Amino acid sequence: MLMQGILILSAQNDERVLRRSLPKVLALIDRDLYIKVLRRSLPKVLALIDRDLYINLYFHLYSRVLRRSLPKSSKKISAQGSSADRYRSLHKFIFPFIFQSSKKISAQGSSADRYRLLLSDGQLSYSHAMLATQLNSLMETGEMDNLSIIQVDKYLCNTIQGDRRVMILLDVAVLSRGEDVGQRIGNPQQYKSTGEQPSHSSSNASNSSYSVKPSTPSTPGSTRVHTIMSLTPYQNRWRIRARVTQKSTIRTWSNSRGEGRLFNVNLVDESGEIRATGFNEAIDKFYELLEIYYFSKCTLKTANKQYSSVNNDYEMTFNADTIIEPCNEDVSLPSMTFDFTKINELDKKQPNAIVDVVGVVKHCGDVGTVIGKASQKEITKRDLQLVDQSGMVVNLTLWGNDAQQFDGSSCPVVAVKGARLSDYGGRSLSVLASSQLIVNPDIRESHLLRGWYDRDGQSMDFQSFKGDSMAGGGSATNWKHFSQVKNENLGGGDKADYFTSKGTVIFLRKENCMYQACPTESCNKKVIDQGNGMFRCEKCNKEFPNFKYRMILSANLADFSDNQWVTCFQESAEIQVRKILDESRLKTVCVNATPLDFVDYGRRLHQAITC
DNA sequence: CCCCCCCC
Repeated sequence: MLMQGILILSAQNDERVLRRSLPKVLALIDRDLYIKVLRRSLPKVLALIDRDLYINLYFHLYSRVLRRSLPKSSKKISAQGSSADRYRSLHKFIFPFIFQSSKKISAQGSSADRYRLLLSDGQLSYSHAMLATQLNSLMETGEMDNLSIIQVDKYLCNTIQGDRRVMILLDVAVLSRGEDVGQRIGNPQQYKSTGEQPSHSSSNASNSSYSVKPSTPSTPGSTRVHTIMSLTPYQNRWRIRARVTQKSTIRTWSNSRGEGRLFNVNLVDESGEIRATGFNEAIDKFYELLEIYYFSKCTLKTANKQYSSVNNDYEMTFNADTIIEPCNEDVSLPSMTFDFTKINELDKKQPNAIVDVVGVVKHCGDVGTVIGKASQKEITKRDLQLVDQSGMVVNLTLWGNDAQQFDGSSCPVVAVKGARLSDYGGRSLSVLASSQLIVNPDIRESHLLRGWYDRDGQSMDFQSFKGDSMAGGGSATNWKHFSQVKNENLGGGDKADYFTSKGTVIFLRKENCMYQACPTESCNKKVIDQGNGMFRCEKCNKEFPNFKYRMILSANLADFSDNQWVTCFQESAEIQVRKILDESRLKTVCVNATPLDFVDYGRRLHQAITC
């Protein structure tokens, strides 16, 4: 229940407001931002709202323009309202309202709490006003309380359901706390906009960077509800009813084509999903609103799948004609849609693809930090090992808050919509800012995984992806005879080639089969004995008092076609052939040797002679 | 009109 209260500014208060707001206005001008030039009663403000174009309330004044057009602007202002003092009215960049009472609208799902406000100018009141969520703290700390006199520095307004106008206060200054005001001012009557059609053509300035959009009645693009999947760039009268399943933060960009701000949302209905973007003014206009449902008159264009996991060939952009209206009907819309790729099929996707994955967190790494190459900033990260019924494991990296807050102690199921696939280590995954990470989602795949893991999965061995051409779980690939290795010039390219051979060890060089290696884990570089008890590693650029012995074994292997010298290091993981500079001899490194599977090899030989 | 998302 909203309460009635409050007041109008006295002349005395006016002066106070003036002193306060001028530096702020000047600061805004410096930043080339829209500034408000209106001081209006509620009906006037509401009447001025041309459809949902709150922008009409702002003069886009740059400092140069301001200097040039002071008298002109002030004239325009006064033409709208009290024309007593033109010059003064321009300088009163204030927008005084009385905030009478509030109603907290509790958070639903992922959305934040919201405060609905009853505003009054002392004569009229208006209840369709909301506090932008980023200003919630004003209410929570009591800084802004009922009966407060507030100065609205920035707001937006949208027309909903015909001609009802909802104001969203984006920036307010509390001039007097309600506690000090103590009582309702005046006897405000509820403001009704019915029948009021403001005339703008005569009331708005048209100097330089500011232009007036003619008033048009608020009508949706179409009253019929279309489905998201039916939208194409080739139709223009449509209206969808959708749930906002994801809203990005507001980002800025700057490149050769310009700079600006933008945000993205994902919209979903029963037919499918689509991503939409709002730039610059559309942010002020829509960002706060986007928990609600009807969308029309957006621009549709072909989606760039490289940057989105949203399953739609098109994307939308919010433009000046776009209408977004609340949906008060009780409709059930899907809250999230996935198109999961099984872990063992990640190598069928292109590196850098955006994928949806779900798996059990078999291992949860500790939080660590890395220094970003580009930003040179410290970034928090955490690696998870994700497994599924395919018997494969993949690394999933979380960043920042996701990394810090993640609790993997119960081996939870994790679903990620829109993770980035990388070819690091064969295949790995990274959670992006645009990804949605859901722990133990209430979906079928999640329940199946839970059952499988608790019953079988937890005691299974999992295959991991292997780097480069060893994809396919590290099984033997690219079988070659030693003569083929030479004839096909394997290792002759810039990158290492990988092959598998069956051979017999015909010679092992026992000399120098051990070397002194850097003690740093996974370095293994040969150290230089400094002669003073210290050992220097050129790779780590560090001296150590110790080293570790490692094996380096030269072997000559032969098959029926030829023989091949290979170097075997301590760890056995893969086989590579690398060309050494301008030598024509190939350096062959063997780090994996397995007993021969005679059945498999016999089958292979049989196949070789039959085809 | 963005599309960066980090490290091995």
